[in-house]
Amino acid sequence: MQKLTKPEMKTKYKEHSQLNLPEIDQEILEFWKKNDIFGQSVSSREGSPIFSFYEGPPSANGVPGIHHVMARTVKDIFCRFKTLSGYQVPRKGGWDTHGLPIELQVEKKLGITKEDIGKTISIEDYNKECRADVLRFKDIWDDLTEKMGYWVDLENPYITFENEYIESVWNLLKRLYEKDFLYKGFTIQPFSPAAGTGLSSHELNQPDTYKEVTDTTIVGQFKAVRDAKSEFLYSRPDEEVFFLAWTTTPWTLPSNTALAMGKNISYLRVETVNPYTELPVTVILAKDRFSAYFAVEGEMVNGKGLAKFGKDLKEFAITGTFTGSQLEGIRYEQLLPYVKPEENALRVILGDFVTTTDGTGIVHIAPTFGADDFRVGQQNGIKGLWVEDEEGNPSPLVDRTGKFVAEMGEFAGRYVKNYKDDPNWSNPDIDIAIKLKTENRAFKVEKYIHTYPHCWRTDKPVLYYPLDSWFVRTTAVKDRLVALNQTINWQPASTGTGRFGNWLENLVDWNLSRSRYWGIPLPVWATEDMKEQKCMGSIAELRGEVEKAVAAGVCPASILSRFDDNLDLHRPFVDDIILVSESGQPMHREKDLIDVWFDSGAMPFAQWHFPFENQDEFKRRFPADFIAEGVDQTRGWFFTLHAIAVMLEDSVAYKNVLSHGLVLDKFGRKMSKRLGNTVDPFITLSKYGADATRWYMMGNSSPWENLKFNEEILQDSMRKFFGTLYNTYNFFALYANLDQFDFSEERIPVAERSEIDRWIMSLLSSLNKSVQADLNAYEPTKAIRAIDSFVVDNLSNWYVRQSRRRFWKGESGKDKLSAFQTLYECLVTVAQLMSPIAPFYSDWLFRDLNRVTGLDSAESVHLTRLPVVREEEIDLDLEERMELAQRISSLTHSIRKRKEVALKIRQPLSRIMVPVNSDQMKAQLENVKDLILAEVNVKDLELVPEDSEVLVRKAKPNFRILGPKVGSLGLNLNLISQATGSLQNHEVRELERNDSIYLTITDKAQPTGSFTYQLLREEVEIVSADIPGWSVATDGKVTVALDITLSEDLINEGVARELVNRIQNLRKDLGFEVSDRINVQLTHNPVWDKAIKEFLDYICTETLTNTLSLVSSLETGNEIEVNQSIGTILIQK
RNA sequence: GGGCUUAUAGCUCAGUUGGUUAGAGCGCUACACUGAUAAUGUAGAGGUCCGUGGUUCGAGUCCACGUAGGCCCA
Repeated sequence: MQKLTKPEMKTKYKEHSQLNLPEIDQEILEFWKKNDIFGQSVSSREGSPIFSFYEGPPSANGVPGIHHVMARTVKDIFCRFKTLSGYQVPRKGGWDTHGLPIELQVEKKLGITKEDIGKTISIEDYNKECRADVLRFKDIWDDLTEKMGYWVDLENPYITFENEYIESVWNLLKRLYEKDFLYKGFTIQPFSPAAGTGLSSHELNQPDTYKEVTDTTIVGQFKAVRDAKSEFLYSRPDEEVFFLAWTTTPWTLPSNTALAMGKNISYLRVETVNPYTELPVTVILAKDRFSAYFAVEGEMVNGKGLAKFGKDLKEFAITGTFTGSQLEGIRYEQLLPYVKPEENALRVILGDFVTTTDGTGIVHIAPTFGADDFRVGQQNGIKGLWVEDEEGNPSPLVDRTGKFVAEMGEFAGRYVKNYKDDPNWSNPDIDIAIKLKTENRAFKVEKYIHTYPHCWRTDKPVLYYPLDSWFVRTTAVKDRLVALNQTINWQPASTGTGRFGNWLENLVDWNLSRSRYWGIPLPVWATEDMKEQKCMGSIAELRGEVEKAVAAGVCPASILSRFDDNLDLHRPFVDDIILVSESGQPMHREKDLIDVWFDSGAMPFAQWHFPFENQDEFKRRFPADFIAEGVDQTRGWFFTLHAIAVMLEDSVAYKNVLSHGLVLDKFGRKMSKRLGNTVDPFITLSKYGADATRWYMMGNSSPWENLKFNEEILQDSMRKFFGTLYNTYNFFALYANLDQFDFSEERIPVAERSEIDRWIMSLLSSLNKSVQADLNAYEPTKAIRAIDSFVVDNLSNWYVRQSRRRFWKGESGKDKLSAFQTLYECLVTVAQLMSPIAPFYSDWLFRDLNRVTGLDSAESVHLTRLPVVREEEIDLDLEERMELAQRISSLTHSIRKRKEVALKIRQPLSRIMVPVNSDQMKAQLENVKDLILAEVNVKDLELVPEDSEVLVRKAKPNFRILGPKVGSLGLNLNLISQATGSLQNHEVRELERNDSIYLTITDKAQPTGSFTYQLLREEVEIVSADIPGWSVATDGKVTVALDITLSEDLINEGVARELVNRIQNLRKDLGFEVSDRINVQLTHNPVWDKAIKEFLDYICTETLTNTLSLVSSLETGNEIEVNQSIGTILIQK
């Protein structure tokens, strides 16, 4: 350790009377602010390698909750840790400012609905409201950020609604457009033909939108095409085989282009007759659904039997079983051939959504009218059925008003649902059913009651309908997305391979369109026929195009002046801009906004206004080394970052990602305002302090598990860890001040320190190593638990407890100095290691220590470098033998404790005996002998060789070896195990001597009633279990025997220790300082007179007594009791 | 409905490649200890390892099917 010169000082370590974490928070916060410690933690690392962190932007339109403390603690820990590890970690903050939640909030605030926008309120005014509302709670957020100790640059955040940000996003969109990754297509969305508008999922989730309706359902018979592929389905030349598929929307049957089956679902081939036509048919349906369609009467014989169809009994015969995968690819005839599909259609495909909970296990697929249908169609290259309307635009077989198109023969012009409340409306579903029945194409027709979504404004049923949308062609880079994902270190790994990996495997194109107002407008302008399009990649480019358009006379010149006035890139201003195409036609902007997830996914670029500015900065920070968000972001931010980076840079956007879980209430319920179980982070922080909150949240369970937030446990962990650490520091401060220890001496090499010093230093280095490894592996919980255990179990409850007297006894010397140095180094290193998690208390502790010694030039723990791991100070054998010492001490305590023994610790005993089973153990015990003896107050430790005759030994089966062998012989392992355990001492010794012993075991299962087994030495573990005549305790392989006979000397020494204890208690009660010297007078008593005579020096030294005199009586003083004898004592300074 | 995830003592959590008697802390009970003491030590009570079935000589651990909670998607 490098020693810095320090001024003539005798600064004292601060001694504190009470631990108040919230107060420490404030004190440290002020210190950080005053000295710009955060700024320094970044600037002081200038020139070091950058650890790039991306902040996922929160939305400040609501107040932060306790889960945000969790989220930001995760981020903060690793940024701070990497700073301590020598990296420069700039952290640019950000705000997410667009999107539906903000719009809904504004609608609510203004008391309007989506329909009012552009009518009762202009888009301009509406967006103005959104902009004003979106950072409404920014101050509260900033306050939380500060109070919880989250270090992030709030001075220069990126804000997604700013023009610079939007311009960058436009640039990215243009690059996608140029790579042909941006296209206009359609997607299946809820649509209300009655209202003529699409519905958002939010609108669909309004109350009362799902209503109970009765629909006509049809199980259609789709006739298989007999060819080489399907031949195995047939048993006769004239046979007709049908696939049965059920639908609740018969009006979609003319649009059928595929049938979906489950890959692993079992299907039956059943020969029977059609219930309506009575013609013989062979049908295919899922095995699990057979009973739903065949009400079997009586017994089935060889798969044959009778089933009730209505009133009649019909014969059936099950004549085959197949799995879905066997049937894949088989073609079938179109059921209702109004519009001819393309060549590829009308075949069996596999879909993961197929179930056997209802229907037939075969799903009718109409890609124009179902989202699943569309997706599975797309994955199998099967399109929906389309026609051209009068304007030449593609239309599905039902138009936007909800009626069949002209191509639909007798159904043309009929509304599929009664949208107009027409009293003469007749349901086409019923007519389709009749038609199919007569054509031998309906196996079953029945009414069915289910819930179906309705339009919240018109109360009419919703159609799932193909609507125009702009897409990002993510499927084009699917393989790269998958491959690059495999290079990302996900924490936990399962999120990366499972949730995210599966999602990528089943990727569909990213629907970018949103029909809203407050968001980034799609920068695509198109002619009315869509034949000519332009995508704008910058403001300058747009301006150039506007100039052209003005010159061409399609755009008013006034628009141009807006550019000089810093044109707002939001709606409605961009909507007013009309461009001109190459062929001279006017071009209007496509009305859509882009998905707000694109905003945040673009942040690696847009936060820098890249590529218009900061190109170097972008390159230095891309890709991120680390990001962290909730697991609910998997398909949100994690995906959009990844997708954009892969498509545009062919790179990951982040190398390490931690997805954390949710914060639930203490009962495991979701926190919600409705349940009233939310936790106010500000109250928590002010009650327990940021550190205890962070420590609890990260330490209780891994951050990717959901946290059941429990205030009592938080409080416990605060008391336990911070209380103990605080006590340890106070202990150190108290004696270091008395001794004026300031670490101005040379550091004593660890090798020259005492056994227990070397032990705790070894543990400290091990801790340093493991904490660094854990944090490098993004395992904060392991790191916290290791620090916790080190401080509480090892440093406080063993090291300090064992070393106490070294700090307050005798004169200064090397041993005492070594103790001070050791404890100091432990405290400082702990402060450093815990500082990423508990930034306040650790800085407070560090500064209290370093203020006196000045060993580190840093003024804050957060500006230090983590100490290098001193491998040479790690001594695993020492750690092991100390553990042995602890076990032996604990066993000895437990013997003393027994009722039949009942000897207090203060009563010295003569010896303990410990069997040793190896030279290593012997050597280990010799090293820690003194420690054990001091801890348990015993005079001597005898080591007994394992072959000693005084030991009674037991054999325990070693199942790893014994198990497989006995198993392969077919013998009863339990019986052998019992016999092994009950071997007597002499038998165990015989086993040791001969390396084996024969066991004869009674076993009724054996023909002879017993068997013999040769038990080998290696199949057992031999332990010393007892020493006859001694008081013995055993824990696994360690056995301790205690000699409990007392001599007069021992009794007197015990009495002396009792007296010391009484005097110490009185000193404390009388309020004396630890260092005060005293005089003692004590009345004579046969119990202690002799003990005092023999142990006078000892008593006086222990209690800092100058004179101890025995008197016949005392006027004043305190009554004391030792071994049931009473006397009077007077203590004076 | 699908994907992922969790389920071990009253509470919070550990539990290695499967090894038979499942651990820790808190809380509870009892007894000790006490110049760091809102601590600590020792002992005790407390378990259907979510359920069912399977693999195995042996399952908390592996497999299958369920149940319950959570997230995302439909």
